[in-house]
Amino acid sequence: MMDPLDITFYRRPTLEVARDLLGRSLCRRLNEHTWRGRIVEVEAYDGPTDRASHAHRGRTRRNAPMFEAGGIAYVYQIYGVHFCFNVVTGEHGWPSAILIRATEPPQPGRNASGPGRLCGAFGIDRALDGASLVGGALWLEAGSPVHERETRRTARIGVDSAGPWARRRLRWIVRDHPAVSGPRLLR
DNA sequence: GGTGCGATTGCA
DNA sequence: GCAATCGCACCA
Repeated sequence: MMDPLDITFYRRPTLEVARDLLGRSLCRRLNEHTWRGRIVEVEAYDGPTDRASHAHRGRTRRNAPMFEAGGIAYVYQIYGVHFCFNVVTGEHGWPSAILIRATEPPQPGRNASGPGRLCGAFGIDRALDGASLVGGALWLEAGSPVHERETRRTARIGVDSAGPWARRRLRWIVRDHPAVSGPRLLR
């Protein structure tokens, strides 16, 4: 069995970590069972000036984990219905995180395409907000590398109101992978 | 204490 | 095309 990625993986510049997340295994231990899914789609939210980021208006109760040092989870609820899972990156005081939008199915028939479905498939909810990604029930493993030419960068999904920040290419996907979510144009 | 809305999804 | 559904950010 592979070792979890250690804390130094997360405490690097956010965009560097984002690209490096493609192909890694998201791992979740639940009831004596470990589920694994290979990450194929991520989005970076880096720093206080990013108008699409929850941290844009400063620190609040909800986004507090984004301000911590890298290596913990930031989980929030959206539309009162779904959860979204982020990997916190960088140094303490610099608000940044990477939204994990899709993995390959953690088991046959289990859909993890899209941030809400992914959390459903892996049993991720509010209880994991702020949880360590090293030594707990949720972690990453090395997985299988993705070659640069098999990746693609696009604009982020669902952030149209963020002005110029909406157009920045801060979404990384595995090119032509069936598990990638979002509009066809952005695949 | 009241109000408006969202880094989404599933169904009409 | 739109409702679901609620925590929370923001204003009073």
